[in-house]
Amino acid sequence: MASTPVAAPASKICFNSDCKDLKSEIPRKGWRLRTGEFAELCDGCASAFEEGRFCDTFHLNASGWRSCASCGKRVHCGCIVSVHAFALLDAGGIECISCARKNVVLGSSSSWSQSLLFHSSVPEKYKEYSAKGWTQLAGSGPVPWRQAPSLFNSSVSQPELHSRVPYEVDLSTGIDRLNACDRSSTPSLEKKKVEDFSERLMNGNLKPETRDIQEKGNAGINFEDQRNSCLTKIQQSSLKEEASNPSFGLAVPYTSPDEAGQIGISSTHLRPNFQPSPAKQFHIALQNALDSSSETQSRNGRPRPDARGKNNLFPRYWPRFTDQDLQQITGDSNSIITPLFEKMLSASDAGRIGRLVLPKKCAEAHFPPISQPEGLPLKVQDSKGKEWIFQFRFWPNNNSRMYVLEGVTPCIQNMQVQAGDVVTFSRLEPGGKLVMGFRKASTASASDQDNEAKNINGVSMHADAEMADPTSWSKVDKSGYIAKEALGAKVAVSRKRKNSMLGSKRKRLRIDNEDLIELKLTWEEAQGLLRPPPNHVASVVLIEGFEFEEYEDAPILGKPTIFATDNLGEKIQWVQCEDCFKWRRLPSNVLLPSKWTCPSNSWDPERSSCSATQELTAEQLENLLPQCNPAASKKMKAAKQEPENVDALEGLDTLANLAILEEGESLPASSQATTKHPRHRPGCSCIVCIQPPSGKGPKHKQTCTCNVCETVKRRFRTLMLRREKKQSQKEAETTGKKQQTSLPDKVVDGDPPPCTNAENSSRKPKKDATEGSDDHPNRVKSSTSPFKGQIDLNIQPEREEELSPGSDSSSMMKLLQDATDIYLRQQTMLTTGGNSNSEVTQTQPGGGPGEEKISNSLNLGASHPDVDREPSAVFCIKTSAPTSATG
DNA sequence: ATAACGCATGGGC
DNA sequence: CGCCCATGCGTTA
Repeated sequence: MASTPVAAPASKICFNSDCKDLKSEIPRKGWRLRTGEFAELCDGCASAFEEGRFCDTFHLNASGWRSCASCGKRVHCGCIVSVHAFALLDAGGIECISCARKNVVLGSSSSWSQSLLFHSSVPEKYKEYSAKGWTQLAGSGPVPWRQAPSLFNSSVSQPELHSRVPYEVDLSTGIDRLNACDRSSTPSLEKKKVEDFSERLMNGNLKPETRDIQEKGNAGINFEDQRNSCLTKIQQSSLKEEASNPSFGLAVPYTSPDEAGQIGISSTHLRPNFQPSPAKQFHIALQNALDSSSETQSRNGRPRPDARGKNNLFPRYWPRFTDQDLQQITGDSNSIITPLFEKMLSASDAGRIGRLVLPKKCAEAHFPPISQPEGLPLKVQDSKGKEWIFQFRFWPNNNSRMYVLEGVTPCIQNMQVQAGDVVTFSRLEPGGKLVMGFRKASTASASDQDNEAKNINGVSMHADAEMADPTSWSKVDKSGYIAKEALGAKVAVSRKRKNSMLGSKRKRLRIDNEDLIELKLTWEEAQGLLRPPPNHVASVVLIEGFEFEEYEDAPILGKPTIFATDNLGEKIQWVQCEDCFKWRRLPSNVLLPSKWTCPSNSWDPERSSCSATQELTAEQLENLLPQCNPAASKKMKAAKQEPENVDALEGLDTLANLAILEEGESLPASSQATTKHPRHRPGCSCIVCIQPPSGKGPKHKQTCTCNVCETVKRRFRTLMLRREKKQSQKEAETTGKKQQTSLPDKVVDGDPPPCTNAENSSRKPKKDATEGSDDHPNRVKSSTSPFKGQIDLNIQPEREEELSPGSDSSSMMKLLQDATDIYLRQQTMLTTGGNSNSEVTQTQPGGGPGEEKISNSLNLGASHPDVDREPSAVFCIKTSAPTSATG
């Protein structure tokens, strides 16, 4: 305060034109003017300002009062004093800063376009200045501000200074900020204060002006969020304090001349005379940095219809510097750092190519403008102070540009960062140096990221790593696939994605734990949807006295229903109408299409219309439906109250479970007390349904010749033959590398014990004996993992091959297959650790190959030594799966 | 053959 | 539907 008041308040009279009192000897500081100075006020006005009553006191009759779009509070939007108290909404109108923050926090990138706020175009005259840091500057800068003049010129009694051209002020502001750094450290402007102030402002009573706020934008996007990323030490230290400090208008902390250009201006755009607290400023700076990118392209601050979204940088690029990061960059100097953006290194970025793809907006916003693809050499300093020169250039891409930093390899290596790690870019003031820092994935905020990074590394490069944390992977894979499959989504796509993820693309593909859970649920849902194919009569085979149902087609996705027993002990099922959501009772043996509505209720004419009442009471329904998740229950309709119901559901899940089991751990052990085939219905006692989960029951030896084993073997053989036949045809065409030969042999070689194989050893020991033998139908199925070759009860070998991707059944199969593949992959990795991985790996690649191999292995015959590794792996997995899941 | 360079492709948002 | 961008791929050195 005491310092030098520059601008306006030269006189001895209170800066508040509505006041005229004399300032005290030591004038008190009020809001920051666009000149960077602070209004010097008399005690009374200063108090009013500090207490947030200023506008209420002096601007009550001024125009510019509006209501917060969210809470309705009155906020004065017409003067420099209150500039920070509100945020302009993209859609028009304003929101008090509190609501704005909340919204931002909650909805992140939603409707707030920070752009306007931070539009930081620098006036020509200042370009030089702002560009200072760059070798060449071209005006990448910010966009001129325009708009809102009406808003801000309003009747505020401020001297002309206030209404003056924003940038001038800004500029000075920027400078001022720099100088004010130290001051800022003082608690003067505290965020809290500011907030309070705003709050008060909002409580204003005046009517809003009709004037339209032309600009749209928002003011504070996640201040909170960015808090951590402060730049300067000072700032950092002050930030916290600020939180508790009340002074409202002190100096702005950081901002260098450059920044001034951007930050200062930008922030002022919307709020010309705004005097943010240090903290706030900081945030703004960040935002600015982020947004400016967009600004760059918009040449002016005009409200752009498309401002939303496009202009905002993706959150992933928001700088989230931690104190450590800052420290790392600034060292112990007193430099001020302005975080610009950050980016998680992709495999490409960290690869040998030495090209770091820059987010377009970030590049355009923070790097010097380039008009030629060749770009410019850019000097960047790393956190250790070492300077690197990268070529900042772009490639025309479609109608856009793709910006890259070339020659980053040495730097990347020097920093020892790799894909998954985050590199940060910031500007160091004074000097405007571009500083590149980094944050290892391991220290990255999100734990999942960590995992990912690790996984990535591990997966792509070190099998070991994967072994270290196989869980996450398998889960992801499984879930992902399954979910998609279940949903009938693009399996193929997911698969590709997945693969790439393994390699390096995980960034976009990340799935955190929560997602995993969801996916699992989806899996379960999918299971609940499995139905035998329509119009297919099961051929029943008796094996050891048990019925074995066979279908000529793969299961289909049907309408989930809830099986129950009515009062008379009759088995029934409840199905929910797609249209009216009412539950209708149907015979238990009815198979429904995936979409079912009341009019289709031929079993109960009285309730064959949506208008008919539901005979199930809410309470009954509640008992039937899963309790945990109403939504889910609605979706799934699978009920789990009664044991019977559970069984039924589980039965439906069998197929899916098998696949899951194969994959390993993920499946909640929940699903099985016994193994049931997809067509399982309450009361079904076929051999499949009475089977304990794989791995749990008695095992058949490979040499077992019981009916079950024989049958299974026979079927596999048939399947295999067909497969081979088909395959050979395909191969003839494609000439792929055949896995059969290589794999099987290898497997055999590597693992003396027939089925057992390496995999077993690595994961589930039990399996071994099994494969061939213990396999009960179920196991067989599961083992079939290849799904194509599956002997699934619901599928006939012959048909399997023909499954078309398009059909539900086929997709299911595919799903399973995918899952299997994934599993195998994982296994491979694991195995790799101790065995030869190549083989396994090969298997996976081609869907075709994989299948074949599988089939081979499947051969239940299984027990054949020639079985491929995968098959064995599959078996093992399956078998063990339960085990693993269980224990 | 290999690396570098640039453009093209395609999935995600 | 268009933009962004990670990566692939063809060409060139």
